Amino acid sequence: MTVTTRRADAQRSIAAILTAAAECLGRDPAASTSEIAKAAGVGRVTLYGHFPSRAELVDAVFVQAIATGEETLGQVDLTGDPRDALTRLIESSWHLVDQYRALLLAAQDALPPGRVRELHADPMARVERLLERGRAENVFRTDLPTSWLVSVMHNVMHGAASEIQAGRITSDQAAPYITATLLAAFAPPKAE
Amino acid sequence: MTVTTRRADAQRSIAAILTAAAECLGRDPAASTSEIAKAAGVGRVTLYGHFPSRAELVDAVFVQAIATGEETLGQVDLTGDPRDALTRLIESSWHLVDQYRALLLAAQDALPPGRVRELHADPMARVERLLERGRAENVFRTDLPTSWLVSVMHNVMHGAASEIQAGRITSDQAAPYITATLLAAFAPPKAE
DNA sequence: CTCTTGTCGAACACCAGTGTACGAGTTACG
DNA sequence: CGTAACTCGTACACTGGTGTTCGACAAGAG
Repeated sequence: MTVTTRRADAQRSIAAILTAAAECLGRDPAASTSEIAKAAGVGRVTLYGHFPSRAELVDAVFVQAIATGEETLGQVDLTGDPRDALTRLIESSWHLVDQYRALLLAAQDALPPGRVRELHADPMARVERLLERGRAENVFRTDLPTSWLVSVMHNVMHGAASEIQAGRITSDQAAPYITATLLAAFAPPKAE
Repeated sequence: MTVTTRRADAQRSIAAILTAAAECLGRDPAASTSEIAKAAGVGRVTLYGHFPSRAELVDAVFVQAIATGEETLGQVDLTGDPRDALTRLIESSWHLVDQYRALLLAAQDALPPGRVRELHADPMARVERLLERGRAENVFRTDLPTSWLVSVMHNVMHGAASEIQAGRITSDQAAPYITATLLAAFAPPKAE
């Protein structure tokens, strides 16, 4: 209801800035507004005309990234054996994490503390739901809090992204490694 | 052989700067040289007299941190059942990770890429040795590369540090959570 | 005691980024 | 078409950091 009053050419600029920003920040989390404007084929002034500050731009890009990620994740089949569902979820999440790694860094130091986590609420809830179901069905461990398991998953995936960036593993290997690691970590401890 | 020619008073300054830097960077990874000098009770000029650049100062602090960490880690008993040894190693490493978390961040963006890892060589080798032994004794899995397991351990510990900093878990809970998670993740997958 | 080494503060040059102001030119939209 | 919306480049003010220079002064070493 706010939007109808934007001229077509302004909308094009905004879109161009958003995609250019996504691309630049994905390469270098510290990319400057000049860099982004140039990449968008737009004057720096125009950029500030649409986004009051660098922070708000980063926020917008991040929001968009989460939204498109959510769309992908929403199509993952989470029914059936929770272990298989988790495998599928990892397979999809993983690509997103790898892709948006640098953008996340940008967000972390341009946005107020807590904002990143706030925007992650939806994807996190999805994981949590799956884990809870797995716990209820006795295929995931219940001796650790669900939130901790979520955090472990998060960190292992981001760790894998670092390893790739450093050239120590390849993109192909990552998903199976992550899956093998997390399935083991999440299994109920066998009583000895 | 280089050192004997430093005046007592200069040595005091250097020490003060080093400890102040450790403290400041531990609070805020982006702490400025002014801040550090002030905290050390020393002029900014004096600081630059001993450390040619901010980067070299950070490097020196980091080197020192690793060294004292290594000292602690060197006292951990790594004999006996590798699982127990790993538990003890985690217990010790964990405190170090938590303590030096912010310093690590400082190092990561002040030092040339690869330098951080280079300085981590010793502690990483220690972990690797233990894991290799565990693999040889069939208590740790061999279907994933050792280097991956090391990375997982690293990331889980750092993840725990974030959780603490965000106030979602307490320092007490961390070690048992980490241990429980890693022991499960590292166990050989049971043939089904 | 003397001379070298170190310390101090203030000032300076420099850089890179952010955000703003201005005025002229262009483009969509009705 | 005409007007309002948009864009552009240049230039500016401001901020906050880094690293250097200077000259005066203190303090340790022999």
